[in-house]
Amino acid sequence: MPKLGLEPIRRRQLIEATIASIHEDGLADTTVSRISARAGMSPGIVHHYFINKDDLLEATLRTLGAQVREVTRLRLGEATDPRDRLRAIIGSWLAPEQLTPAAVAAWLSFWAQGRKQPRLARVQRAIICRLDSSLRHELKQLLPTIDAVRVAEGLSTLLEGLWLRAALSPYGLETERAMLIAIDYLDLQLAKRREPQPA
Amino acid sequence: MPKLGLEPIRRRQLIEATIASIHEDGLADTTVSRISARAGMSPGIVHHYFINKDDLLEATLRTLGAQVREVTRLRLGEATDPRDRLRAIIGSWLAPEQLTPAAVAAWLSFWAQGRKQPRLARVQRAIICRLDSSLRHELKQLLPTIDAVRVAEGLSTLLEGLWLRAALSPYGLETERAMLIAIDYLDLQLAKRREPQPA
Amino acid sequence: MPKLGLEPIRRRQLIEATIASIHEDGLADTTVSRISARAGMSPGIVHHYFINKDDLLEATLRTLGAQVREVTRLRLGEATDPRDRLRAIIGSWLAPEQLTPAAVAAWLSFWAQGRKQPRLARVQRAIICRLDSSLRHELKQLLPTIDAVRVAEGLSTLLEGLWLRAALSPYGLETERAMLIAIDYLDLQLAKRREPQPA
Amino acid sequence: MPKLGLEPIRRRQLIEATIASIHEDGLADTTVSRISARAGMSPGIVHHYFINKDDLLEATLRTLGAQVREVTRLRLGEATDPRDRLRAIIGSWLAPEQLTPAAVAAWLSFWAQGRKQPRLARVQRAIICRLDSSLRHELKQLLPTIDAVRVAEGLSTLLEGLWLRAALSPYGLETERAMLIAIDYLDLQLAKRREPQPA
DNA sequence: TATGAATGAGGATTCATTCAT
DNA sequence: AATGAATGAATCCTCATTCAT
Repeated sequence: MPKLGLEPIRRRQLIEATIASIHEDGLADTTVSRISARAGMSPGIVHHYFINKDDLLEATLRTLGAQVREVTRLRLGEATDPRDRLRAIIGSWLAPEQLTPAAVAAWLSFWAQGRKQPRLARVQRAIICRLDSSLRHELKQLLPTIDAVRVAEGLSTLLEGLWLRAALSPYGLETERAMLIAIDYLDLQLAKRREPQPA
Repeated sequence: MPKLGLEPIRRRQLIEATIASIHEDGLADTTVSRISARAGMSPGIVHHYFINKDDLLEATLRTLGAQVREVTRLRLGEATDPRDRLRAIIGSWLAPEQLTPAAVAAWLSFWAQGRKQPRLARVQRAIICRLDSSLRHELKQLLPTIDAVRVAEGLSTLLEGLWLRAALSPYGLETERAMLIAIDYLDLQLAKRREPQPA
Repeated sequence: MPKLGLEPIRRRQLIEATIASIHEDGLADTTVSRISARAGMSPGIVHHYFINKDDLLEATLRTLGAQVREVTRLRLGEATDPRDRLRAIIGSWLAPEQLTPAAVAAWLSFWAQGRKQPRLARVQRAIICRLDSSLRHELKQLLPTIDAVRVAEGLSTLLEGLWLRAALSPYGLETERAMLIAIDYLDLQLAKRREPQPA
Repeated sequence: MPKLGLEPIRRRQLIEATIASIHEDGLADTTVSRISARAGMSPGIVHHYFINKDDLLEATLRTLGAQVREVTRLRLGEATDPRDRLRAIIGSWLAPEQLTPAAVAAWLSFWAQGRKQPRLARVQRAIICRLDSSLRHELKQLLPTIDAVRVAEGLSTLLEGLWLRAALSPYGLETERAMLIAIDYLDLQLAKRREPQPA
């Protein structure tokens, strides 16, 4: 009799082992054997729960995306003012809660790999599009559309740059400093509109 | 006697083949065989000019770094005003001349890989430090030190974010749009200081 | 669940294939592929049961040593008189039972290789020391210590010389002739003591 | 204009480099490149003076054989009495003058390799036959033929055993101790005949 | 004569995947 | 559901040999 409800647990464990392995061993040394060993399973079992290694990697990236989405959803729930909502979005992307060094390392690895793996690339694009569009949606309530689009793009680019830095730094993301830079950018862009520069 | 002076040419060819392979095949599929085939050589010759594959990859990253440095040097030569010099630095990092899609793809791959390869990591840190410190140097002539440091950090983060976007986009870096975002950030930061916001 | 208890069998098969390959192909042409082919397995499986090729070679040498030890132990069990025990030791080292031409070829190859492979060298030294010390132990009961040491050294050297000859000869060790030479040496040395030469 | 008489010098240098490399690197790591580097030449030149690597190895073994032969010839020139001539032969094979640790290591490597290389094997057999036959020739003047043959075989086997030990010992051949063992064997065998054991 | 660049086959080793149990 | 033995292709690297210079 198969144990009921085991599948999601096993999948979750393997995905977490994958993230840990990418962080500690590097993507190149993240083999099926290592992942399964880390998850306390046998190498063969991976192909019970995932079609193949690529499928596991894709599921891992999707999981990372879902985590960010969930954090964002929670934080947005508490904010009504567009400004607060923007801060909430930024805060979600820079929060240390779930965006651990391991997760950041995995993100970066996938980004680098993604160009050549269409399925990974699609997931990435979806995640970034979602960020852009939620920033744009809030900004449009504060700025003319043309500016909103530009500022949204700048802001999300800045967020990605901060992640890149975080991945390279041995200490992970220094949330406070990162927030300072991102919020400063946002405030400046909003202030420019409200307080137009003198002729 | 064999042909003289061939070594730098062969090394250059192999490095270019490496960049091309990372761009088109992805770093994971960039094998010694593929690199040599792309360079029109036999697999064995690679180890005549480089100690091993890692040595070739490191040389490739160094070459990318040297190219950015050279472009920056040339552009800075034409600028005297700190503002112009800052634009020159930004322009160098976003210029399409040598920073081809292939080069950007290679950068990103190295960044992702670098965490686990100390030698690559060292080269990366040196390149980023150089960018930060040249931005800081110019900004200090326009802003108080404390702001200069912060703006330099924000600006270089933004530049890296733009590169990341470029690597993900299938069309490479759209220089004009990227310049707009970066210069806008710089101008805003400088304007804030000169035109302090009313109380 | 995969077959249990297969590991010692597979290891044994691979070790025997190694000995056969050293004998028939020579150590230089004893590749992992040839060994595995000879054992009827795939090349990859070797690294499932041994860390690497050197580990397999070391295990092979250890196995050869263990075989000689076992033969010696059996033969010594039947002898009580020191003279008989010495003959038993000599007989074990020259017996055709397990010391096949293949085994002798392997021994010699390891001796030649050993100088540069510390782990192999250690195993070799242990085997030779054991021979020397068991000869010495028996001889001390028949001769003054100083002579026992010298005769033990001479005898074990003679045994090794006989092995060397065996390895070079295309027909392997001619046990009878070898025994004649070795026993003659032993008898002479013992007789000398008992029947001192006249002044 | 080719330098005259250079060929034998170059050949000699390469052979000596080969012996040194077998001693210090081991036969397995004795590559054409290493040999030529050791001889201060380029890798390609080896094939000017030797057909291929095997040819160089064979020439090396022949040279080692010729050296022993030459030492023996010189020592035999000073001896007339059969006993002295036997001591001279033994002394030649155990002399430290030309039989350096490097030479001994090379001998052993060739012995191990030889089984599978017919040309090497032929040279080896010739060298050993020569030793056997010169020992036999002298012994026949002191012993009945049947004993002379046996003692010659025992003596040459003992000499080879001593070489084997020398090759394994990190300090090379301890000539004095080796001479003691070999001469003792010879004296005993001769004494037995002259002083027949009492009934 | 002599160089060392170049080749390409062959080495050990790793790994995703399959499959009998 | 789960194991881990087994496969075989692919990887990096080494090396004897050739050859243009």
